[in-house]
Amino acid sequence: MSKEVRVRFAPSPTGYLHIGGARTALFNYLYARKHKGTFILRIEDTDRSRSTDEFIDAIIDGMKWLNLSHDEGPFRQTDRTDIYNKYAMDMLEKGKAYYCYCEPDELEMRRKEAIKHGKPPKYDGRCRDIKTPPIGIKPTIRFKMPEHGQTVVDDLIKGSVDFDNSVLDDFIIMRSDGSPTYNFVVVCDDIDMGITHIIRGDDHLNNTPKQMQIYKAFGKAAPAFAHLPMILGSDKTRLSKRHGATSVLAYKDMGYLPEALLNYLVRLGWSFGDQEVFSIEELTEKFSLASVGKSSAVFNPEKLLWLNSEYIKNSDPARLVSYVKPFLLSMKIVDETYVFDEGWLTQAIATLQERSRTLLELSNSLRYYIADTVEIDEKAGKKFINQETKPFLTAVADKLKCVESFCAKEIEGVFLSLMSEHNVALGKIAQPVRVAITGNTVSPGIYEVLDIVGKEKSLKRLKSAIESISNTAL
RNA sequence: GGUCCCAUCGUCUAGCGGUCCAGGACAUAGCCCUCUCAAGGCUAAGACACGGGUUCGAUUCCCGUUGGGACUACCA
Repeated sequence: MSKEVRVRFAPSPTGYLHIGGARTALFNYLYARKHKGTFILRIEDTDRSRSTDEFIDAIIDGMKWLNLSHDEGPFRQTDRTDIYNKYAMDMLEKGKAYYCYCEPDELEMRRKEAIKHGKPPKYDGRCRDIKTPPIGIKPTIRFKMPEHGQTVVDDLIKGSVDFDNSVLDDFIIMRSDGSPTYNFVVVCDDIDMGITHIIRGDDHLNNTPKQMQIYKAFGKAAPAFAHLPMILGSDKTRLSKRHGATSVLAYKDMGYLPEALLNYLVRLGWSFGDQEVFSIEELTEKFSLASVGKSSAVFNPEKLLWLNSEYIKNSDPARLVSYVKPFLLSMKIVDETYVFDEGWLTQAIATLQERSRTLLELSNSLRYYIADTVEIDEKAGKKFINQETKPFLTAVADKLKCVESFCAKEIEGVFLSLMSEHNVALGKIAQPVRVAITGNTVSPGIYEVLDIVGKEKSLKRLKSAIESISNTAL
């Protein structure tokens, strides 16, 4: 039996949790759950100038919303500096690293020079065997990279990838201020935390041989690697702010369900035959790295929207109630004093589910159920609230007034009898009523709408529509 | 520039040498259903980047070309 699976998601808090990061987190999460392993959250904040606590919170909030719960952490690298110091000293003692006294601007100059001459801008290793260190310079520590041979990454997704060690350079592992750099900490932490599988974006593939050399220098076996293809924007460049919302929480605000986003994300790169819709339980069972593709994927908001509508349509309306409430508040459809009638709201939502693609759309439609009065759209009013439709509106109002149990079934009876009395199609009567009740030409079935709006409000709205006709006629 | 990765409909993808004049999904168009809008049903259009091999046979294997992407920092 192989040892316990331990994976980690290691974002750097230099921004919000974005779409790409969320997918990486998801794949790690699924892999851990599938193998009954451990999912660790680690915050890579060694870049002190760009990392903020605000972003750390945003990342954690994002993961919470998506329900990607971690088993250990969150660990912060800035809390672990003594560990890295110890590891760095170990490197130095083993002769696998050395102090470098070259200064940043001087390095920068040499790099530019090298590029100008068409040479690889690689550190030349001039401090490797320095005898007399210059005085007054705080040194960095560089890793002594083997100059010959090959490093091969046996990637679970990309296959075997070879790198000549000669193209790898003596990169800095400790800055002159004593803080460690990414390619070093990542290895220290992964060793320290017993990580068995590194699942991350393939933008890290080129870093992998460097990291593998660090493992080797420590005398440790490297974990398994799985490099996920990137997610690109519609112009096939790396996904960024230019492509609209990239923060996962922005999708929350736009009325997406977390499981819809997750379902969308998992299908970017991973597939299971022709299946498109997966519950999270299904995913933890069916997910496998073997069926992750190699090529990058373009983020397609249209398909996400479709999936979201699928999830809304198939949700238990009672569950949607709690999702919808914050929207009703923020959209000012209700205020803080409003008392929710859960049963009624559930019924109202049930009529709107299959015609709402987002919770935002759904909440917006709820407006005409909840409000005291509606404002009639000008165009709709002109077309359906006029002298010609007035008799129907009046007749509907009169009949509805007499309905004792005001329910869809009874209301249907009213419309049916009116249809035969006036010998007209339902549309002739329903459309004007719809406009009078909802203010617009689009809504669920008219019987349900009247039922949910209720007798009192319905009659009031009909009356006000009829009156508006009389007024314009004058 | 160097190194590395990638390449099937507009997009996400199935395909792991014959089952493919390439299947599904989103989007698009048309029709049906219908009190409006949706939902649903049916149909249409739409792809193996190119060139060489290997093979009896390539979407599938190999090599180039082209195109895209990543990395190349005292960022992660």
